[in-house]
Amino acid sequence: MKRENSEGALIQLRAYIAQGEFETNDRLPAERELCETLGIGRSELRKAFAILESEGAIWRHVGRGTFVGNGKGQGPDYLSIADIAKRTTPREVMHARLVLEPMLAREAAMHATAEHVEQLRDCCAKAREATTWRQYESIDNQFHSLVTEATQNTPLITMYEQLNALRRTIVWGCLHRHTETPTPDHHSFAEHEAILEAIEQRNSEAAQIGMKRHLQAVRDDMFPSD
Amino acid sequence: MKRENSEGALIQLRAYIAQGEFETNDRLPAERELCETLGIGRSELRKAFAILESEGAIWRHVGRGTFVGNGKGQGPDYLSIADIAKRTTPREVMHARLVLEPMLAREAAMHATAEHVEQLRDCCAKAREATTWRQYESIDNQFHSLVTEATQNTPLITMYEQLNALRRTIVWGCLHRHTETPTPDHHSFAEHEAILEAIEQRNSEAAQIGMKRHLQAVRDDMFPSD
DNA sequence: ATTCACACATTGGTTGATCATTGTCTAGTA
DNA sequence: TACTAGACAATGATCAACCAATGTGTGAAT
Repeated sequence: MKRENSEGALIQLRAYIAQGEFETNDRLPAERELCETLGIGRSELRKAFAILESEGAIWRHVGRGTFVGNGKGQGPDYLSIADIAKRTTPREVMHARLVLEPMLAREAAMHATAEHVEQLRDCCAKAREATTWRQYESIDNQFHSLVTEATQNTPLITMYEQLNALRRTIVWGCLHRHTETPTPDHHSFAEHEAILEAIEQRNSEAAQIGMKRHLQAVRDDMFPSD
Repeated sequence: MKRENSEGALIQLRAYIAQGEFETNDRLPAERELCETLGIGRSELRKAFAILESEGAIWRHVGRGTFVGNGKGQGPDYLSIADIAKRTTPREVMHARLVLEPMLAREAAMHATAEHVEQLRDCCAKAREATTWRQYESIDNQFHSLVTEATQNTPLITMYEQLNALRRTIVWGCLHRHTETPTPDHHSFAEHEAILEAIEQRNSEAAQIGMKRHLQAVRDDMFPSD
């Protein structure tokens, strides 16, 4: 019964609040009293409270007490990347990128600022200097993120981030390549620069097509059968 | 400068870990040292650590130290719709729909099963029978969800769900209309049916354009200034 | 030279005292 | 009686000291 330390207090506290039938904004017992009731130390109790507070399940104030927050807060307010990852495949994620990202490039061509273009240019330059696949992957990822940021649309940016997080979760470690180091004539370099040029010239159609071609090439690298 | 208490330490700590370029399982400075570096009390630091630990972003052990967990934890594993909602606007959400959903309709035309088409047809029929705007909104929402499901691509579906949740959070209660009840000649009916027809005929281009026209009309209803 | 045992320093965890804030009760005044 | 000011108690937050677990180095024994 010594294993209940790390998370036991949290579980115990959650159960207490749930079965205690507290309504929203009801006050619950003081810390010193509650930690005695639950038979745990005050630091354990406060640690559990800190987590519940970060979740919005409770709120507290000095001199007043601790109160239960909006009960719905623990609901489906968020999407867990890990849970989504269990229900999809690398192929699906690649396909989703092929659907979403060309449209992001199109939007970027219409909304990018001069500063965005400058950052993209820097990114393309650094890509050619990459000496390891690890470096290249990082810079490639940065390029796509910058294109997305250039759309200046928060919902689109968060959707891309979700897709990106999903990709990293799923293909975590599947980064083996045919060659040891990136070669200067790798198709991605020219493709990235074509996208950059299209964005710079405000040519949304070319940006969309450029991104589509690039991702099709990436897909063909990943799944040579196609 | 006293407001940085409740969450400031957590944000500060997240930033420190992020820009410190720590790899997975890297050890970070001891608590006593770190709280001096960050200029916060140890209890604040430990409170922030407790939250990061509950998210899986770090793990720690007595006598050994505190270590960064799976790198994906630094942006928490989930995206909170409420947090995103704070940083966006109805216009941005509408714009994002206009970017994403036409592509979803295009995909749906290529991947929908006969069953999907059947459900879409039912949905269109029920829409014309709606007697209140509340009912119509529900059925309209169902139509768009069905189109998304027809893509049969899990990442795309979850991205649409995220955008949909965002829309409901933001425009929560802004559903006033010019007329009291839906009229049979409302433009959406014909537009939905055009999309359905395009999907049924596997005409991806027409499905994409149909969805784009439909959402442009919806946008013009919401923001008559355009 | 190798190995093992033990002392010691480091680290996260815990505890109790104290601080700062809030609510309440009470004595005093009009 | 009505009302206000101040004392007092309760509460969450913070801090310093201490505890237990862990890693490391040191020196004696082989």
